[in-house]
Amino acid sequence: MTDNRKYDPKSIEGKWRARWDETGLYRSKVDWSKPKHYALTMLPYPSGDLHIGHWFAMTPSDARARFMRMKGFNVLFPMGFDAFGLPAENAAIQRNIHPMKWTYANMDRMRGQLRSMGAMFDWEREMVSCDPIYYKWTEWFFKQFYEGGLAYRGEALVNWSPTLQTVLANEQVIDGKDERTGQPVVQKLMTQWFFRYTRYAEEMLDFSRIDWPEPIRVMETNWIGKSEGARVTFHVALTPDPSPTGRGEEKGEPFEIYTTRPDTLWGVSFMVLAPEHPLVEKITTQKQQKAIREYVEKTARMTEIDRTAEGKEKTGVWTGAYAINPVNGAKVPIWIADYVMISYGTGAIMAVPSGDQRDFEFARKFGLEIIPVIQPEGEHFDGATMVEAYDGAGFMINSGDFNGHFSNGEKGRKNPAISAVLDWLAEKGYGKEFVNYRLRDWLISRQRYWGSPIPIIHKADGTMETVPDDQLPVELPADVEFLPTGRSPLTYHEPFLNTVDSSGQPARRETDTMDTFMCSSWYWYRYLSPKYEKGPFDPEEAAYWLPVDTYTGGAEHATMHLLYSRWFARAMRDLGMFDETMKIMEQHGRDPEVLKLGEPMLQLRNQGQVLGEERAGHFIVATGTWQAAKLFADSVTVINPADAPANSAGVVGEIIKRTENILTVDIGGGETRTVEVQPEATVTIPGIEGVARADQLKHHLEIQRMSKSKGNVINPDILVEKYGSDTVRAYLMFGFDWAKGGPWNSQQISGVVRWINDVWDLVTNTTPAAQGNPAVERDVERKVHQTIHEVTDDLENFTFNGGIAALMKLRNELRELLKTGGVGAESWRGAVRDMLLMMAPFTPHIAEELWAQQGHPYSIHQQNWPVYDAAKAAEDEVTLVVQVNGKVRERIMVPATIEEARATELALANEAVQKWLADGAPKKIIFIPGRNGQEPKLNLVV
RNA sequence: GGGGAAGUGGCGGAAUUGGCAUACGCGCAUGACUUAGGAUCAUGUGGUUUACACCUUGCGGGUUCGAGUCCCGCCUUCCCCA
Repeated sequence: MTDNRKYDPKSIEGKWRARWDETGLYRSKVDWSKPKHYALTMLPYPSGDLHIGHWFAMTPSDARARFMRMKGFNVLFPMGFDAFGLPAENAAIQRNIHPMKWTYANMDRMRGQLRSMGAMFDWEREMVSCDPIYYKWTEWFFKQFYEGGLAYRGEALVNWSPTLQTVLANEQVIDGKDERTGQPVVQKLMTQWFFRYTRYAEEMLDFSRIDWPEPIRVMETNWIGKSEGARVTFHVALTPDPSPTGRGEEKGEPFEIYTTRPDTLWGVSFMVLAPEHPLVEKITTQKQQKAIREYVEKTARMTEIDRTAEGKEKTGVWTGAYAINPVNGAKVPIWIADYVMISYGTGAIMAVPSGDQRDFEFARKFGLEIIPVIQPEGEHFDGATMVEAYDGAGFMINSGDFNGHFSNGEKGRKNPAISAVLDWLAEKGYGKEFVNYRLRDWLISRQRYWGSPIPIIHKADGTMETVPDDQLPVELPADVEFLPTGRSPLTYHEPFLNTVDSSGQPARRETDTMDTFMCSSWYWYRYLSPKYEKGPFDPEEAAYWLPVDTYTGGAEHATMHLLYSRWFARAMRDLGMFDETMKIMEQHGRDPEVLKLGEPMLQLRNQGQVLGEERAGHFIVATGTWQAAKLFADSVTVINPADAPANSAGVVGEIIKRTENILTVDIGGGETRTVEVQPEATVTIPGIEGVARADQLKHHLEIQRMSKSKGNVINPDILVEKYGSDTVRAYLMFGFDWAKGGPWNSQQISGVVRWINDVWDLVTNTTPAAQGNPAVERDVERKVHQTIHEVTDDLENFTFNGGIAALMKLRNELRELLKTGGVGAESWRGAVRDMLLMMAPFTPHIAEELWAQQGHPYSIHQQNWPVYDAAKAAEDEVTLVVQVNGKVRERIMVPATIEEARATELALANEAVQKWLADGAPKKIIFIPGRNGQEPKLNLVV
């Protein structure tokens, strides 16, 4: 007896989502009687449409959050929008839509798409970063940092994007190009707002108390780039040329250099200043002025990547001046060269060609002296004949009193030679130990409109003051006009610009806005109380929910968003923003230590990226007339590659690329041909009636990032329409290694479709036996508990594919057992119950529907996670794997409790085993008892 | 150039501490049902071999009773940094 009710996602998914909303199922409220779990997943930018990548990131995160909830945690899983940023402004300029209108329309659309995921987002906690009730607090944070000495306005060489008409943070520049548009970025000296990022550099190197992935920790550590060394003061020599290496010159202006190898100070044969170094202008001699000026100008046009590229030919110009080396009074020429950056260290280096390969190449090219100062045992270095720099371990030579000291090649105090020199430098007053970080201060101002205003007023006298708290937020004016000047409309919006200072005098507002990373550095605090008016967050909520327990998102945010967030949490801590929260925590008996840590997220997990699907291009036979190397085709026919003609006057092969009517065809053997399809050409494609068009020819699609221009975008809305939300969720979790991602495959989703249909049938269209068989029912129970074990582990460890695989396996097993006919109603109902509970995190709609059909009380998502019972999962009989010399030779069914003596006895008596033992007893016997669900093994060594 | 991650069937991918490699799924093959099949069901499916058996986790070594997993040396791909 079966009925024909069929699984129809459309009829159940919307219904249950509405019910969940009505009943406030996902409202999360502070409840000190329950343990909390703050699950956070990265929020989207409202670009217009939800991408499959959002589904890939968010739905497994949702499954994990749901699992934690069923495990008994009070779970907060919020969602919002990172809504400030350039795309909105570009849309405004290109399409004449106000950024606010564009952004809000997109958010409306995306909320619907987000809801279709069936995630347990608590929408009442939604935050939108471009909403004044949010950015009021972004501005407030800026003020706090400014007043707390963590923000300053300063002149610096910054990355200017001519394309975007704004400056960018270092983190937003990749290979000298803007990371969003890939357009070149130039260096420009400008007055900008900075946060003291390096303040917490040292603290941010410590990951010992958080569970973050190793690659992220490595990336952040490299990005912070701690190096230990010394700052040493050199002086410009007052006496000019010509005495080349004279001693005891009169000392002129001092300048500092930074070096990680103070033990090589005696090997300095020239100095190099960054072309932008302020000293350059002062010390350049008359004769060298022209060459220096030209070089400085040329360098200004280069990107940092060009300047420091490894294989690049070394360039530089002598300033005509000399410096005096404090350690030995040596007089060495001062050069400028583009490989020295003004922004790193002091913008000046000492060059030790015998110990640094770049200095070495530079010295060789310009005929500068090379003085070996570190020499390994048994070697004899001669500056004139050395072929490359030596930076390994060795003994100091040519170094005055330090000759004979051993330098072990390490950096910092771990090197005895460096340690000795550091002490000596300090004692003599020549220099001091110094820790340098590659990390530079965080540039937060942007010359754009669509961002949070910086609450600063420029007074008539040139000084600045902050906007009083009661006047926050400084709101973005709505009536702006986007002129194609490239300038932010704030700079010519008079009502915005003109204001008064605290003494009532006319003043002007700051027109720069904040980097959107500023908005996204604190958003999870706002989720706690998105409408709270007395502060950025309500301490009562914060005391319960903070910090974030699990954060999920892409690894590409390592050196930007994630590092900014860690800085922000520390700044907030040190400015006392958590003081009240910590007090409340204590009142509830919770240790506030976890906030003193300064870490915003205790656990981080990264998902990979879903890439475009690989697709073969059409295989064609094209004929026409050849002109030069190009075929002008008047006939193109798509054929099966197997039917390819052996000889053809035209072109035969797979279409690799198609631009309009120009085809690039792979004719095999690594060769390609260009075919231009004539407008009147006959194009034949099987499956397309009559004459097809050239633009219907499909080209080969490689595995690469999805993008509209490549035509390999997978639209989740279409998938949901076709398969239902549960299937899309389950496929994304099943078909990939979540941490890795990979290319989309449109065929493999059918396995998930079958699984869900089978589950539907198992629950709605099957009838258990009237009379149960205890042995079969014991099997059912065993399989269920084995599955509980696996699914629990997999959800715990974010290995979603394994969890679904285990559930699919359970489907296979239950189907099999049902067929044997020994499963009674009670047993069946229990098995189905547990299976549905385990499916609930992955496929929340069908689980809820079938739960209700089974007559269980609403809602499945409020039930407890099934408890694994090892005794119930245990097998009675297991396979004893018998190996001879490590090779599996026989499998014997034995009781699960088998011990070594009995196992050996059975194995030795076994005919197949005996054959492999030849004659004679085994030399050695290794028995591995069955454990953790594994079979016992016996290895006989002969 | 430096750092990191990875390499397992035709494909996506499994494999707690070293313990039956290839779970689960796709695809494919054969059969059944069917007017039909891109539905469903059944069976099979790493390679070589008639078979016994042998080989197999990028390549080459090593440790071990036993290695996808640990160690050493290479190769390739991806990511980050220069």
